[in-house]
Amino acid sequence: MLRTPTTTSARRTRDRILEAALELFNERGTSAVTTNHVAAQAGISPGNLYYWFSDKDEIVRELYAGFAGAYEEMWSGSDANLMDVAPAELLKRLAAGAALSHRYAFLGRELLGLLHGDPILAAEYRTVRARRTAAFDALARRWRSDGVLRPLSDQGIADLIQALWVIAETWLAVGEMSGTSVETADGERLLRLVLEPYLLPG
Amino acid sequence: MLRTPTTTSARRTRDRILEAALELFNERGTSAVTTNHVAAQAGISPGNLYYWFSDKDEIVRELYAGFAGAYEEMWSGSDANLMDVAPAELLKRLAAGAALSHRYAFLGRELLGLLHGDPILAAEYRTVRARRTAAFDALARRWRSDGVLRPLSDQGIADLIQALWVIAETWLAVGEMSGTSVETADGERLLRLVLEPYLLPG
DNA sequence: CTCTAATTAGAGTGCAAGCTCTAATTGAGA
DNA sequence: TCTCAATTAGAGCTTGCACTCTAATTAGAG
Repeated sequence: MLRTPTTTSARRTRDRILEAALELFNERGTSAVTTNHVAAQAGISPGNLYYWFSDKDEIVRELYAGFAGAYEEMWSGSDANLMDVAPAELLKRLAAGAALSHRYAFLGRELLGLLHGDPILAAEYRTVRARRTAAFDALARRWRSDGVLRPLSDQGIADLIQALWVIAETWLAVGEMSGTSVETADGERLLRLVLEPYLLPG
Repeated sequence: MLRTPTTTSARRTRDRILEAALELFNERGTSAVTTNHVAAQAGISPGNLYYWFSDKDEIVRELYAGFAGAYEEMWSGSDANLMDVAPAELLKRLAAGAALSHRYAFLGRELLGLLHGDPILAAEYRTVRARRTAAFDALARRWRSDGVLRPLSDQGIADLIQALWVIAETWLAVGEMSGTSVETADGERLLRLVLEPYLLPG
Protein backbone atom coordinates (compact mmCIF):
# COMPACT_ATOMS: atom_id res chain seq x y z
CA MET A 1 0.00 0.00 0.00
CA LEU A 2 1.19 3.48 -0.81
CA ARG A 3 1.13 5.34 2.46
CA THR A 4 0.93 9.11 2.33
CA PRO A 5 2.80 10.92 5.05
CA THR A 6 0.79 13.29 7.19
CA THR A 7 3.47 15.31 8.87
CA THR A 8 6.42 17.00 7.23
CA SER A 9 8.97 15.37 9.51
CA ALA A 10 7.63 11.97 8.49
CA ARG A 11 8.02 12.77 4.83
CA ARG A 12 11.69 12.86 5.56
CA THR A 13 11.65 9.22 6.59
CA ARG A 14 10.11 8.17 3.32
CA ASP A 15 12.59 10.23 1.35
CA ARG A 16 15.51 8.96 3.37
CA ILE A 17 14.50 5.41 2.46
CA LEU A 18 14.43 6.33 -1.20
CA GLU A 19 17.79 8.08 -1.04
CA ALA A 20 19.38 5.18 0.81
CA ALA A 21 17.93 2.70 -1.65
CA LEU A 22 19.12 4.72 -4.65
CA GLU A 23 22.62 4.96 -3.25
CA LEU A 24 22.87 1.25 -2.51
CA PHE A 25 21.19 0.18 -5.75
CA ASN A 26 23.66 2.25 -7.74
CA GLU A 27 26.56 0.71 -5.87
CA ARG A 28 25.62 -2.94 -5.73
CA GLY A 29 22.53 -3.46 -7.88
CA THR A 30 18.96 -4.08 -6.72
CA SER A 31 19.20 -7.82 -6.23
CA ALA A 32 22.31 -7.61 -4.06
CA VAL A 33 20.74 -5.06 -1.75
CA THR A 34 18.36 -6.27 0.97
CA THR A 35 15.59 -4.27 2.56
CA ASN A 36 17.49 -4.52 5.83
CA HIS A 37 20.50 -2.93 4.17
CA VAL A 38 18.34 -0.09 2.98
CA ALA A 39 16.80 0.38 6.40
CA ALA A 40 20.23 0.40 8.05
CA GLN A 41 21.57 2.89 5.52
CA ALA A 42 18.56 5.10 6.13
CA GLY A 43 19.11 4.79 9.88
CA ILE A 44 15.70 3.25 10.60
CA SER A 45 14.30 -0.13 11.53
CA PRO A 46 13.16 -2.75 8.98
CA GLY A 47 9.66 -2.51 10.35
CA ASN A 48 9.60 1.20 9.74
CA LEU A 49 10.60 0.65 6.15
CA TYR A 50 7.61 -1.62 5.66
CA TYR A 51 5.41 0.99 7.25
CA TRP A 52 6.19 3.31 4.35
CA PHE A 53 6.53 0.78 1.57
CA SER A 54 4.57 -2.40 1.12
CA ASP A 55 7.20 -3.94 -1.06
CA LYS A 56 10.78 -3.82 -2.21
CA ASP A 57 9.40 -3.46 -5.73
CA GLU A 58 7.43 -0.44 -4.67
CA ILE A 59 10.68 1.29 -3.77
CA VAL A 60 12.04 0.53 -7.21
CA ARG A 61 8.88 1.77 -8.91
CA GLU A 62 8.98 4.93 -6.85
CA LEU A 63 12.59 5.56 -7.83
CA TYR A 64 11.71 5.02 -11.46
CA ALA A 65 8.84 7.46 -11.12
CA GLY A 66 11.30 9.97 -9.72
CA PHE A 67 13.55 9.54 -12.69
CA ALA A 68 10.76 9.70 -15.23
CA GLY A 69 9.37 12.78 -13.57
CA ALA A 70 12.67 14.61 -13.62
CA TYR A 71 13.16 13.58 -17.23
CA GLU A 72 9.75 14.81 -18.27
CA GLU A 73 10.27 18.07 -16.44
CA MET A 74 13.57 18.58 -18.20
CA TRP A 75 11.80 18.63 -21.56
CA SER A 76 8.36 20.07 -20.98
CA GLY A 77 9.56 22.41 -18.26
CA SER A 78 10.69 25.96 -18.92
CA ASP A 79 8.92 28.43 -21.14
CA ALA A 80 10.64 27.46 -24.36
CA ASN A 81 8.39 25.31 -26.49
CA LEU A 82 10.10 22.24 -27.84
CA MET A 83 9.07 23.15 -31.34
CA ASP A 84 11.35 26.18 -31.34
CA VAL A 85 14.46 24.34 -30.22
CA ALA A 86 17.49 24.50 -32.48
CA PRO A 87 19.57 21.42 -33.30
CA ALA A 88 22.46 22.45 -31.07
CA GLU A 89 20.07 22.92 -28.17
CA LEU A 90 18.53 19.50 -28.78
CA LEU A 91 21.89 17.79 -28.61
CA LYS A 92 22.76 19.60 -25.42
CA ARG A 93 19.52 18.51 -23.83
CA LEU A 94 19.89 14.92 -24.95
CA ALA A 95 23.34 14.80 -23.41
CA ALA A 96 21.99 16.41 -20.24
CA GLY A 97 19.35 13.72 -20.08
CA ALA A 98 22.11 11.17 -20.09
CA ALA A 99 23.64 12.97 -17.13
CA LEU A 100 20.35 12.62 -15.32
CA SER A 101 20.41 8.89 -15.86
CA HIS A 102 23.81 8.95 -14.23
CA ARG A 103 22.12 9.80 -10.95
CA TYR A 104 19.89 6.78 -11.50
CA ALA A 105 22.74 4.61 -12.73
CA PHE A 106 21.16 1.36 -11.56
CA LEU A 107 18.23 1.98 -13.91
CA GLY A 108 20.59 2.26 -16.85
CA ARG A 109 21.98 -1.11 -15.96
CA GLU A 110 18.81 -2.91 -14.96
CA LEU A 111 15.90 -1.17 -16.64
CA LEU A 112 15.59 -3.73 -19.42
CA GLY A 113 15.40 -6.56 -16.94
CA LEU A 114 13.05 -4.66 -14.67
CA LEU A 115 10.70 -3.84 -17.53
CA HIS A 116 10.88 -7.43 -18.67
CA GLY A 117 9.76 -8.59 -15.25
CA ASP A 118 7.23 -5.89 -14.40
CA PRO A 119 4.47 -5.31 -16.99
CA ILE A 120 3.09 -2.29 -15.14
CA LEU A 121 6.45 -0.57 -15.20
CA ALA A 122 6.85 -1.55 -18.85
CA ALA A 123 3.53 0.04 -19.75
CA GLU A 124 4.46 3.27 -18.00
CA TYR A 125 7.80 3.35 -19.74
CA ARG A 126 6.24 2.86 -23.15
CA THR A 127 3.76 5.66 -22.62
CA VAL A 128 6.46 8.13 -21.68
CA ARG A 129 8.68 6.97 -24.46
CA ALA A 130 5.98 7.14 -27.11
CA ARG A 131 5.21 10.72 -26.14
CA ARG A 132 8.86 11.73 -26.32
CA THR A 133 9.40 10.03 -29.66
CA ALA A 134 6.33 11.70 -31.14
CA ALA A 135 7.55 15.10 -29.98
CA PHE A 136 10.98 14.54 -31.48
CA ASP A 137 9.43 13.34 -34.69
CA ALA A 138 7.29 16.47 -34.98
CA LEU A 139 10.33 18.62 -34.27
CA ALA A 140 12.40 16.92 -36.94
CA ARG A 141 9.63 17.31 -39.53
CA ARG A 142 9.44 20.97 -38.68
CA TRP A 143 13.18 21.29 -39.19
CA ARG A 144 12.78 19.61 -42.55
CA SER A 145 10.13 22.01 -43.76
CA ASP A 146 12.08 24.94 -42.33
CA GLY A 147 15.12 23.94 -44.34
CA VAL A 148 17.19 23.21 -41.27
CA LEU A 149 17.29 19.54 -42.04
CA ARG A 150 18.14 17.86 -45.32
CA PRO A 151 15.04 16.52 -47.11
CA LEU A 152 14.93 13.06 -45.58
CA SER A 153 12.09 10.60 -46.01
CA ASP A 154 9.74 10.03 -43.07
CA GLN A 155 11.43 6.72 -42.53
CA GLY A 156 14.78 8.48 -42.55
CA ILE A 157 13.62 10.93 -39.92
CA ALA A 158 12.29 8.16 -37.74
CA ASP A 159 15.59 6.33 -38.07
CA LEU A 160 17.62 9.42 -37.29
CA ILE A 161 15.65 10.00 -34.12
CA GLN A 162 15.93 6.37 -33.18
CA ALA A 163 19.70 6.48 -33.65
CA LEU A 164 20.07 9.64 -31.58
CA TRP A 165 17.82 8.23 -28.89
CA VAL A 166 19.68 4.94 -28.65
CA ILE A 167 23.01 6.72 -28.32
CA ALA A 168 21.72 9.22 -25.77
CA GLU A 169 20.15 6.50 -23.65
CA THR A 170 22.95 3.99 -23.62
CA TRP A 171 26.25 5.63 -24.44
CA LEU A 172 26.92 6.41 -20.80
CA ALA A 173 26.27 2.88 -19.61
CA VAL A 174 28.24 1.36 -22.48
CA GLY A 175 31.13 3.68 -21.70
CA GLU A 176 31.07 2.62 -18.07
CA MET A 177 31.16 -1.00 -19.16
CA SER A 178 34.25 -0.50 -21.25
CA GLY A 179 36.06 1.12 -18.33
CA THR A 180 36.88 4.38 -20.03
CA SER A 181 35.88 7.50 -18.18
CA VAL A 182 32.89 9.29 -19.62
CA GLU A 183 32.03 12.96 -19.73
CA THR A 184 29.03 14.90 -20.92
CA ALA A 185 31.08 16.50 -23.67
CA ASP A 186 31.80 13.07 -25.16
CA GLY A 187 28.13 12.29 -25.45
CA GLU A 188 27.37 15.60 -27.09
CA ARG A 189 30.18 15.11 -29.61
CA LEU A 190 28.92 11.62 -30.40
CA LEU A 191 25.42 12.89 -31.01
CA ARG A 192 26.63 15.77 -33.15
CA LEU A 193 28.61 13.38 -35.31
CA VAL A 194 25.38 11.57 -36.14
CA LEU A 195 23.13 14.58 -36.62
CA GLU A 196 25.43 17.09 -38.28
CA PRO A 197 25.62 15.48 -41.74
CA TYR A 198 21.86 15.81 -42.02
CA LEU A 199 21.77 19.52 -41.20
CA LEU A 200 21.83 22.08 -43.98
CA PRO A 201 24.33 24.94 -43.63
CA GLY A 202 23.03 28.29 -42.52
CA MET B 1 35.07 -26.26 -9.96
CA LEU B 2 35.01 -26.63 -13.70
CA ARG B 3 34.49 -30.28 -14.36
CA THR B 4 35.54 -31.66 -17.73
CA PRO B 5 33.39 -34.44 -19.09
CA THR B 6 35.13 -37.69 -19.95
CA THR B 7 32.58 -39.44 -22.09
CA THR B 8 30.74 -37.96 -25.03
CA SER B 9 27.31 -38.90 -23.67
CA ALA B 10 28.10 -36.99 -20.49
CA ARG B 11 29.02 -33.87 -22.44
CA ARG B 12 25.41 -33.80 -23.43
CA THR B 13 24.33 -33.39 -19.82
CA ARG B 14 26.51 -30.34 -19.39
CA ASP B 15 25.25 -28.83 -22.62
CA ARG B 16 21.66 -29.60 -21.78
CA ILE B 17 22.09 -27.64 -18.55
CA LEU B 18 23.47 -24.68 -20.47
CA GLU B 19 20.69 -24.81 -23.03
CA ALA B 20 18.03 -25.07 -20.35
CA ALA B 21 19.56 -22.20 -18.42
CA LEU B 22 19.81 -20.03 -21.52
CA GLU B 23 16.18 -20.65 -22.39
CA LEU B 24 14.92 -19.87 -18.90
CA PHE B 25 17.22 -16.88 -18.42
CA ASN B 26 15.98 -15.37 -21.67
CA GLU B 27 12.39 -15.89 -20.60
CA ARG B 28 12.42 -14.81 -16.98
CA GLY B 29 15.83 -13.28 -16.23
CA THR B 30 18.65 -14.83 -14.22
CA SER B 31 17.47 -13.80 -10.78
CA ALA B 32 13.98 -15.22 -11.24
CA VAL B 33 15.32 -18.59 -12.36
CA THR B 34 16.46 -21.07 -9.71
CA THR B 35 18.97 -23.85 -10.15
CA ASN B 36 16.16 -26.31 -9.50
CA HIS B 37 14.20 -24.80 -12.38
CA VAL B 38 17.18 -25.23 -14.63
CA ALA B 39 17.68 -28.82 -13.53
CA ALA B 40 14.01 -29.61 -14.10
CA GLN B 41 14.06 -28.00 -17.53
CA ALA B 42 17.15 -30.00 -18.40
CA GLY B 43 15.44 -33.16 -17.15
CA ILE B 44 18.06 -33.93 -14.50
CA SER B 45 18.36 -33.76 -10.73
CA PRO B 46 19.58 -30.71 -8.80
CA GLY B 47 22.49 -32.76 -7.51
CA ASN B 48 23.55 -33.62 -11.00
CA LEU B 49 23.57 -29.96 -11.94
CA TYR B 50 25.99 -29.26 -9.12
CA TYR B 51 28.12 -32.13 -10.28
CA TRP B 52 28.79 -30.22 -13.49
CA PHE B 53 28.74 -26.69 -12.17
CA SER B 54 29.98 -25.49 -8.83
CA ASP B 55 27.86 -22.39 -8.94
CA LYS B 56 24.93 -20.68 -10.53
CA ASP B 57 27.35 -17.91 -11.49
CA GLU B 58 29.54 -20.42 -13.26
CA ILE B 59 26.62 -21.22 -15.55
CA VAL B 60 26.23 -17.54 -16.35
CA ARG B 61 29.95 -17.14 -17.01
CA GLU B 62 29.93 -20.19 -19.24
CA LEU B 63 27.01 -18.81 -21.22
CA TYR B 64 28.80 -15.50 -21.58
CA ALA B 65 31.90 -17.33 -22.77
CA GLY B 66 29.74 -19.08 -25.36
CA PHE B 67 28.45 -15.76 -26.58
CA ALA B 68 31.85 -14.11 -26.65
CA GLY B 69 33.32 -17.08 -28.46
CA ALA B 70 30.64 -17.06 -31.14
CA TYR B 71 31.07 -13.32 -31.51
CA GLU B 72 34.81 -13.57 -31.86
CA GLU B 73 34.48 -16.38 -34.38
CA MET B 74 32.06 -14.32 -36.42
CA TRP B 75 34.74 -11.69 -36.96
CA SER B 76 38.05 -13.48 -37.02
CA GLY B 77 36.59 -16.58 -38.63
CA SER B 78 36.54 -17.15 -42.35
CA ASP B 79 39.41 -16.50 -44.72
CA ALA B 80 38.60 -12.86 -45.40
CA ASN B 81 40.85 -10.59 -43.44
CA LEU B 82 39.01 -7.85 -41.64
CA MET B 83 41.24 -5.26 -43.25
CA ASP B 84 39.75 -5.99 -46.65
CA VAL B 85 36.16 -5.62 -45.61
CA ALA B 86 34.07 -3.02 -47.41
CA PRO B 87 31.74 -0.66 -45.54
CA ALA B 88 28.58 -2.44 -46.64
CA GLU B 89 30.00 -5.71 -45.43
CA LEU B 90 30.90 -4.18 -42.08
CA LEU B 91 27.36 -2.96 -41.51
CA LYS B 92 25.95 -6.33 -42.41
CA ARG B 93 28.24 -8.02 -39.92
CA LEU B 94 27.49 -5.55 -37.17
CA ALA B 95 23.80 -6.15 -37.66
CA ALA B 96 24.41 -9.90 -37.71
CA GLY B 97 26.23 -9.55 -34.43
CA ALA B 98 23.10 -8.01 -33.01
CA ALA B 99 21.16 -11.03 -34.19
CA LEU B 100 23.60 -13.21 -32.29
CA SER B 101 22.88 -11.28 -29.13
CA HIS B 102 19.25 -12.07 -29.76
CA ARG B 103 20.02 -15.70 -28.96
CA TYR B 104 21.59 -14.52 -25.73
CA ALA B 105 18.85 -11.98 -25.04
CA PHE B 106 19.26 -12.10 -21.28
CA LEU B 107 22.81 -10.81 -21.65
CA GLY B 108 21.55 -7.80 -23.57
CA ARG B 109 19.28 -7.01 -20.66
CA GLU B 110 21.57 -7.88 -17.79
CA LEU B 111 25.14 -7.64 -18.97
CA LEU B 112 25.75 -4.23 -17.45
CA GLY B 113 24.57 -5.39 -14.07
CA LEU B 114 26.44 -8.66 -14.34
CA LEU B 115 29.67 -6.90 -15.22
CA HIS B 116 29.09 -4.45 -12.42
CA GLY B 117 28.83 -7.30 -9.95
CA ASP B 118 31.48 -9.63 -11.31
CA PRO B 119 34.96 -8.10 -11.76
CA ILE B 120 36.33 -11.21 -13.47
CA LEU B 121 33.60 -11.11 -16.07
CA ALA B 122 34.15 -7.37 -16.46
CA ALA B 123 37.86 -7.87 -17.13
CA GLU B 124 37.13 -10.49 -19.78
CA TYR B 125 34.61 -8.24 -21.42
CA ARG B 126 37.02 -5.34 -21.55
CA THR B 127 39.74 -7.42 -23.13
CA VAL B 128 37.47 -8.65 -25.90
CA ARG B 129 36.04 -5.21 -26.42
CA ALA B 130 39.41 -3.50 -26.57
CA ARG B 131 40.59 -5.93 -29.23
CA ARG B 132 37.47 -5.39 -31.34
CA THR B 133 37.66 -1.63 -31.02
CA ALA B 134 41.31 -1.61 -32.04
CA ALA B 135 40.54 -3.71 -35.10
CA PHE B 136 37.70 -1.41 -36.14
CA ASP B 137 39.88 1.60 -35.60
CA ALA B 138 42.61 0.19 -37.84
CA LEU B 139 40.02 -0.65 -40.48
CA ALA B 140 38.57 2.85 -40.43
CA ARG B 141 42.03 4.43 -40.76
CA ARG B 142 42.71 2.19 -43.73
CA TRP B 143 39.47 3.33 -45.32
CA ARG B 144 40.50 6.88 -44.75
CA SER B 145 43.84 6.47 -46.48
CA ASP B 146 42.20 4.46 -49.28
CA GLY B 147 39.81 7.29 -49.94
CA VAL B 148 36.77 5.27 -48.93
CA LEU B 149 36.16 7.41 -45.91
CA ARG B 150 36.03 11.17 -45.69
CA PRO B 151 39.17 12.66 -44.12
CA LEU B 152 38.09 12.60 -40.49
CA SER B 153 40.34 13.36 -37.54
CA ASP B 154 41.51 10.48 -35.39
CA GLN B 155 39.07 11.62 -32.76
CA GLY B 156 36.33 11.66 -35.37
CA ILE B 157 37.12 8.12 -36.38
CA ALA B 158 37.09 6.94 -32.79
CA ASP B 159 33.75 8.64 -32.26
CA LEU B 160 32.27 7.18 -35.41
CA ILE B 161 33.24 3.70 -34.32
CA GLN B 162 31.93 4.33 -30.84
CA ALA B 163 28.60 5.48 -32.26
CA LEU B 164 28.28 2.48 -34.55
CA TRP B 165 29.25 0.14 -31.73
CA VAL B 166 26.76 1.58 -29.29
CA ILE B 167 23.95 1.30 -31.80
CA ALA B 168 24.87 -2.21 -32.86
CA GLU B 169 25.11 -3.39 -29.27
CA THR B 170 21.98 -1.85 -27.86
CA TRP B 171 19.52 -1.07 -30.61
CA LEU B 172 17.92 -4.48 -30.34
CA ALA B 173 17.42 -4.29 -26.60
CA VAL B 174 16.16 -0.71 -26.77
CA GLY B 175 13.73 -1.73 -29.50
CA GLU B 176 12.44 -4.57 -27.37
CA MET B 177 11.92 -2.16 -24.48
CA SER B 178 9.77 0.14 -26.56
CA GLY B 179 7.55 -2.73 -27.62
CA THR B 180 7.97 -2.34 -31.33
CA SER B 181 9.00 -5.43 -33.24
CA VAL B 182 12.60 -5.40 -34.38
CA GLU B 183 14.22 -6.93 -37.45
CA THR B 184 17.77 -7.24 -38.65
CA ALA B 185 17.05 -4.96 -41.57
CA ASP B 186 16.12 -2.15 -39.18
CA GLY B 187 19.47 -2.35 -37.46
CA GLU B 188 21.36 -2.32 -40.72
CA ARG B 189 19.43 0.71 -41.94
CA LEU B 190 20.12 2.50 -38.67
CA LEU B 191 23.83 1.82 -38.94
CA ARG B 192 23.96 2.88 -42.58
CA LEU B 193 22.30 6.16 -41.70
CA VAL B 194 25.17 6.93 -39.37
CA LEU B 195 28.03 5.70 -41.52
CA GLU B 196 26.94 6.71 -45.01
CA PRO B 197 27.49 10.47 -44.72
CA TYR B 198 31.12 9.81 -43.96
CA LEU B 199 31.73 7.60 -46.98
CA LEU B 200 33.09 9.10 -50.20
CA PRO B 201 31.25 8.20 -53.41
CA GLY B 202 32.80 5.62 -55.67
C1' DC C 1 -2.07 17.36 30.81
C1' DT C 2 -4.69 13.82 28.23
C1' DC C 3 -6.11 11.26 24.62
C1' DT C 4 -5.53 9.41 20.15
C1' DA C 5 -3.47 8.46 15.91
C1' DA C 6 0.79 8.38 13.56
C1' DT C 7 5.12 6.64 13.62
C1' DT C 8 8.93 3.67 14.92
C1' DA C 9 11.61 -0.25 16.82
C1' DG C 10 13.16 -4.73 16.59
C1' DA C 11 12.58 -9.46 17.52
C1' DG C 12 10.87 -13.06 15.04
C1' DT C 13 8.47 -16.02 11.21
C1' DG C 14 8.04 -18.45 7.04
C1' DC C 15 9.86 -19.85 3.14
C1' DA C 16 12.43 -20.38 -0.83
C1' DA C 17 16.80 -20.83 -2.95
C1' DG C 18 21.39 -22.35 -3.26
C1' DC C 19 23.87 -26.01 -2.32
C1' DT C 20 25.45 -30.69 0.04
C1' DC C 21 25.58 -35.52 0.93
C1' DT C 22 25.00 -40.24 0.40
C1' DA C 23 23.51 -43.86 -1.90
C1' DA C 24 22.11 -45.87 -6.34
C1' DT C 25 23.17 -46.63 -11.22
C1' DT C 26 25.71 -46.86 -15.35
C1' DG C 27 29.34 -48.11 -18.33
C1' DA C 28 34.03 -48.99 -19.92
C1' DG C 29 38.03 -51.80 -19.45
C1' DA C 30 40.36 -56.14 -17.64
C1' DT D 1 31.79 -61.31 -15.32
C1' DC D 2 33.93 -58.24 -12.10
C1' DT D 3 35.65 -53.84 -10.69
C1' DC D 4 35.96 -49.24 -10.11
C1' DA D 5 35.37 -44.66 -11.53
C1' DA D 6 32.09 -41.61 -13.58
C1' DT D 7 27.69 -40.11 -13.36
C1' DT D 8 23.13 -39.35 -11.51
C1' DA D 9 19.18 -39.04 -8.24
C1' DG D 10 16.86 -36.90 -4.74
C1' DA D 11 16.10 -36.03 0.00
C1' DG D 12 17.13 -32.47 2.88
C1' DC D 13 20.20 -28.96 5.22
C1' DT D 14 21.54 -24.07 5.83
C1' DT D 15 21.28 -19.62 5.08
C1' DG D 16 19.51 -15.46 4.43
C1' DC D 17 16.00 -12.58 2.87
C1' DA D 18 11.35 -10.48 2.45
C1' DC D 19 8.09 -9.45 5.29
C1' DT D 20 4.97 -9.46 9.92
C1' DC D 21 3.55 -8.42 14.51
C1' DT D 22 3.28 -6.29 18.76
C1' DA D 23 4.61 -3.20 21.78
C1' DA D 24 6.84 1.25 22.63
C1' DT D 25 7.30 6.09 21.51
C1' DT D 26 6.22 10.49 19.61
C1' DA D 27 3.54 14.39 18.32
C1' DG D 28 -0.38 17.05 17.61
C1' DA D 29 -5.30 18.47 19.00
C1' DG D 30 -8.36 19.87 22.57
